[in-house]
Amino acid sequence: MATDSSPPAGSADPVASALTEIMLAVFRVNGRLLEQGDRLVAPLALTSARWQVLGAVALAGEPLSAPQIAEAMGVTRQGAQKQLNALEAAGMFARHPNPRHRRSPLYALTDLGQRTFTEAMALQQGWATRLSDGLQMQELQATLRLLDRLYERLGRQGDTP
Amino acid sequence: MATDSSPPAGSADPVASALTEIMLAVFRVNGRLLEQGDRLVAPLALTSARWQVLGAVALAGEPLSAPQIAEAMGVTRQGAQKQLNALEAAGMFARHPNPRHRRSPLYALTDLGQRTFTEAMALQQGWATRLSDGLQMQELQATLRLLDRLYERLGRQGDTP
DNA sequence: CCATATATGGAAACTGGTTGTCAATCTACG
DNA sequence: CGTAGATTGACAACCAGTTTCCATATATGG
Repeated sequence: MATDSSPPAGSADPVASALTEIMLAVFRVNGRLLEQGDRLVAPLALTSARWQVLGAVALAGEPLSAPQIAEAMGVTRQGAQKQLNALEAAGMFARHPNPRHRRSPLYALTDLGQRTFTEAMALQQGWATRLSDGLQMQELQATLRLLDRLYERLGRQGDTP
Repeated sequence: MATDSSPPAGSADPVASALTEIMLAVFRVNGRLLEQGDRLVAPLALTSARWQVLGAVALAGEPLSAPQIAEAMGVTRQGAQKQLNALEAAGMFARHPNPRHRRSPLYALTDLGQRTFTEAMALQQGWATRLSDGLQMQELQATLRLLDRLYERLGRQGDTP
């Protein structure tokens, strides 16, 4: 536990206080998801970050350039590039010539990369099934809706600097 | 947006798929919360991490040692120490002799540290109020409950290595 | 009283991400 | 054409956190 920090949270506005508690809950859950996600795919020589890169290209269904992968992942170009370089060294990606840009290769999954991603998906499926046991579809959907609304609001707020 | 990665998510078990989407939503929301939290307290020369250290000591109400602060924050001893060193250099913490351990000082908020934390709390209050406008108390509570349940499950699962 | 075990701080290396700079490439406009 | 601006990859510096290793302080037990 430990990640308490539970602030007074009850100064005045109870709705704001509830939201503050949700923020803290998101931090806690995020931490554990990353931790267990890493553990889940460690046997495949993957981390959560690299798994996500595989996913971006696998779901696109075609080779992508580094900037395209970065955009799909929601990280910076350089951040994605780091993982791409590592995954290429690990034999999960191969560079293909990019007809549209000489210096910017397209990254394609190798057989190993494709196989690894498929295995990771299977692991994830099992994990989510185990984890969701006994949860109500309705409450899951309600939570997802609220998180999405929150995400949208957080986006708009930050887009006006 | 961009952080799509929306996986097939519909292989078989719809509840597991919904949970998978919640996981992805948690990642997205977490990212934006950190981003905006940093922005929120930047005028106070704080980051989210340092704000959290101030909070740990402020809420304890008494000087704490580095390991105690680390435990309160849910991070490692060395991680907390890094921020403590930085905050001491910034004049927000002062070391006091620890009667119980010569090498392990107690860290106390200076006036500046106390003032800064109070201001950060005020900013956070306003932020949460703005962000929660129009949200229903009931849905916030339902979401908080689900996230807490999820956190608990994630904890138990990982505690058995 | 001493010996071993544990707690602690410090430093370094690592992960994953960011920003910034530079040079090379592309693109678009004049 | 040709040049100005936007993309892009490589590299370096940084933030936040982790693990690991070492040296010292403290605690416990013989």
